[in-house]
Amino acid sequence: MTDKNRPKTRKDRIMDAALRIFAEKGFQNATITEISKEASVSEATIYEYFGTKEDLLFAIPEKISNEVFKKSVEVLPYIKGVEGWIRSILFSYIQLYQSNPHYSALVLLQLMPNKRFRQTPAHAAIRLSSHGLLDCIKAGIEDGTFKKGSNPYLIRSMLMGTIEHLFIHWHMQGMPKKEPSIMDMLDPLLNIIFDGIRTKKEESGTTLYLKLEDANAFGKLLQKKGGGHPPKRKTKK
Amino acid sequence: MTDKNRPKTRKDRIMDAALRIFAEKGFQNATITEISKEASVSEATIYEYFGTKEDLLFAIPEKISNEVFKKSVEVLPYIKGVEGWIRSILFSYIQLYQSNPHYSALVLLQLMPNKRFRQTPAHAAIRLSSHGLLDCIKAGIEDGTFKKGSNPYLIRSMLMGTIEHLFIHWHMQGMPKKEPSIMDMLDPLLNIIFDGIRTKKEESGTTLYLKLEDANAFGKLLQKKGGGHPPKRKTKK
Amino acid sequence: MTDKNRPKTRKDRIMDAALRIFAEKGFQNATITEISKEASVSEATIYEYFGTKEDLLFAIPEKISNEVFKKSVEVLPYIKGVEGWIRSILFSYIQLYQSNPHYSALVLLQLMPNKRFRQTPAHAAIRLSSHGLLDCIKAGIEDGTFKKGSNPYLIRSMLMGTIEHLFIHWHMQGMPKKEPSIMDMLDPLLNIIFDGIRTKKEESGTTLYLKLEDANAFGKLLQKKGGGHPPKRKTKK
Amino acid sequence: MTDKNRPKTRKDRIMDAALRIFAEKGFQNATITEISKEASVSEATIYEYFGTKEDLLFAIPEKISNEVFKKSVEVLPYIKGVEGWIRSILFSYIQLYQSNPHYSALVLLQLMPNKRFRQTPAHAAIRLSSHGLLDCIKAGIEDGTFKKGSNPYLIRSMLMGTIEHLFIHWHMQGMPKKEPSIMDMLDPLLNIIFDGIRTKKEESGTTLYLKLEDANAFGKLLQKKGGGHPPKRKTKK
DNA sequence: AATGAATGAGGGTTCATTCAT
DNA sequence: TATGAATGAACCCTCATTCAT
Repeated sequence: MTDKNRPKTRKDRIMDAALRIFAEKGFQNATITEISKEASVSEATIYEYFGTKEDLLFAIPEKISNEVFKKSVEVLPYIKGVEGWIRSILFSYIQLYQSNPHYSALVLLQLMPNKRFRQTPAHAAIRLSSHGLLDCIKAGIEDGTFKKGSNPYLIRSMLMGTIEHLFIHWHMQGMPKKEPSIMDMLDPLLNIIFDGIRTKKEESGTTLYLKLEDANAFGKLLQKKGGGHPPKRKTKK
Repeated sequence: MTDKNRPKTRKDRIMDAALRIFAEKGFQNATITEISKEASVSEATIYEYFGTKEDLLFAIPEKISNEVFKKSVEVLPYIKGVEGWIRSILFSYIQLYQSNPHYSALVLLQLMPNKRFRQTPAHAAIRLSSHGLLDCIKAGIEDGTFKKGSNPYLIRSMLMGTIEHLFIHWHMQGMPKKEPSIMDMLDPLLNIIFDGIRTKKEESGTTLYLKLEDANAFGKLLQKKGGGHPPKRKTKK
Repeated sequence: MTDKNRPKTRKDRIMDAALRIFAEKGFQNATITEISKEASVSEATIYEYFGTKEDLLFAIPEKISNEVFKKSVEVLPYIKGVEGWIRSILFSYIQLYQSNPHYSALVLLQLMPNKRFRQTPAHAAIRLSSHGLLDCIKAGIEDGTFKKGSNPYLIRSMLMGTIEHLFIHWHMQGMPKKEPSIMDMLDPLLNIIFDGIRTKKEESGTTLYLKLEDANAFGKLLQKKGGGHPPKRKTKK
Repeated sequence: MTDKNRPKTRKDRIMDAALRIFAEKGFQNATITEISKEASVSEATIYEYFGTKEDLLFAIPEKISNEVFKKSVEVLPYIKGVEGWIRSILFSYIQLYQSNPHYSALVLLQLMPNKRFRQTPAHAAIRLSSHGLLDCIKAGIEDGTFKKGSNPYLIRSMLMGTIEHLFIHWHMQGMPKKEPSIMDMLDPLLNIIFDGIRTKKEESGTTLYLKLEDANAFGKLLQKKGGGHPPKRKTKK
């Protein structure tokens, strides 16, 4: 984030305007003219900085995802346990999307359907973050936190899909103030999923048979990794 | 579905062509000219049947969702237990989306971001189906299948969000043949979620018990809600 | 005029609808579709009767002017004096235009600017009538009613121009109910013009004299031209 | 009027081309493509200057009437007597229409029938001028030049209607060179009308007196109204 | 670096008209 | 005779993009 005291550069003004307008009207319905007016620059100036309308579109998430997702990686060392890591990553996501609704609308509604977006540095950043999440899940399976046999891709889709779905619908309803907020739903979401995939260590008797597989093989693997209990979250509020 | 022997009507040819082209190139990049060529009709003929390019867009899901979702409701009475109902609804979704990839691309990538789509009969059909799913979840909470205190909206978002996420990414990767298919992921998905939200009465004989529930115990519980029929939605207008 | 008891023929229904719609929306903004709906026939039927949209336009005044102007000629023999004849012709005009506002709007606002209208039988009828008026004026000059040296073309333009101007402005104001009506202005108009061009034999008792003329003097003068008959037009072509 | 030496601006070139083409083919039959070619600009450039084809149409008389009618008001102080004022106003009209036949064709044949034209600044200018004429006539009635009881609206319609009629027919005949020209008809027209409405003070020695009036008597009468200045119009807003 | 001015390229839409039935 | 269905042919207008200044 650049110096907050300095007046915004032309480039930033353009990107801010573009973010707002792309998010509100959609990429195709937004016009360079409108963006240039909102940014108080001439249309030609936009082309000085961005070769193409689509380049401008792609430049926005590139800047933001670089800023944000890297930070989310930085905090991981401070957190213990896969479940904590996963929670931390998703927390970043939700915070980003919630604090910057234009950005989430842009990414979820305008960029996801755009095929060329996948070849973009911005998308690479998102993939990276998404890949990090996958790695956490895989680690959780390996270390016995999660059941052996769990499909980590499915789990990632459940996590990301749920969050994106919540945001998409929030946007489609016109972003109402809501209780509970999407952030409030993070822990319930994780509880359900973790409950569904967590290895139940002392399922005295009963679950035994079914769980057995889960309980054995994984147990050993995990002992190597040091018994890694996920840090308990106190459900807030 | 009309007589399969008869040659397709012009109107159907237009909608088929439009579905394919809208799905592949996006609504804005598709041109009436191209659709008319693909459908072997003149451009003017398209305007005979559909007043507007957008009308044509919206006409496609209207036809399909009416056909499909009604059928998915019809089978519910044959199924016992909330979990079965939920599985059945999601099965319909996935089958529709998987067997008609153009359609799922259209709905998930073109229509969802379109604000006007929400005021469309087609969207109403989708909402109806989505509301049915919610009712099933609520019924499950009420009858004790699922934990009291579960947030049914969150659960719905998890189910739908996961499925949509899987499809969106499948599309964005160019719809590769994959093992496991998305349909293959339905049961794992349900297992995780149901495991996470199911009331654990006595933890024993689990897997067997699961099947038992479907067949017997849940049936009884549900009879309280009216003889095992799917929860009635009050048709809203 | 066809039998008033019989239901209108298709052709008449089409022409009635066209008159109304052409007059209200203008020729170019009227559509065959709209006319066909108003007339309760198919579009193709219109082309059975009228080869072209413009043919339909031109057919309307042809029918009406044939009906009306011939009648206006028939009454001339019953009237004495050029001034009476002139008044009678103009009276017909105003009556036609006033009693059939759609028709006057059509002729004055749609047809006059149309160059091809001049080659039309309908226009020929109008020219005929206009020529009759000119003949009357010329007769008046010849027989001494009007000053020698008067320009009959100018006088005709004054008469017709004034009336058309009044109607055009009436239409452009949305045809308000007005006092005095345009018909009420006929005599003031004629008074001014006749006053301006009448031979002043002895300048005294003017206004009184005016009334006398109408009744007597002019009658005699005109008898020179053949017993009070309106001037013959050589039917051209 | 801008520097005559400089090459015409694009905007002027467009308006010139449009005037010619609208006048010759009519508004609806003229195409932007043709105008753009005639003006040697691209079609898009036309839309830079004029938002709409109709805007372009309306821009033409706005420019011209502002230029011309204001000038016609400026000369009034130099002229003595209502009759002189009236003559002067009509002289301007005829001169404008005669020297710029495209313009008169446009106004009389294309714009008059256009309902939206009435809400246009250009039409307001025309109305203003027309209202000035009416004021002169009213002044003439008030100061005794014209007969009490004359209908000033009728008189205005006679003056304007005659002139417009003459021009319309001149256009419809293909604008032939003619003797007498329409300008030549101004004085005969005024003679007839003024003769018809002028107060005949002492009906003897008349015609002689008429000439005298022009030169002297009227001057005195008009001085009552404030030194021979043209009647003030209350600028309406 | 910034822009005012200009435009190429194309898209959606309209409608008079036709023709097989 | 009457028409439902189909379309060819345009036209207006938009806008991303360029370039001389």
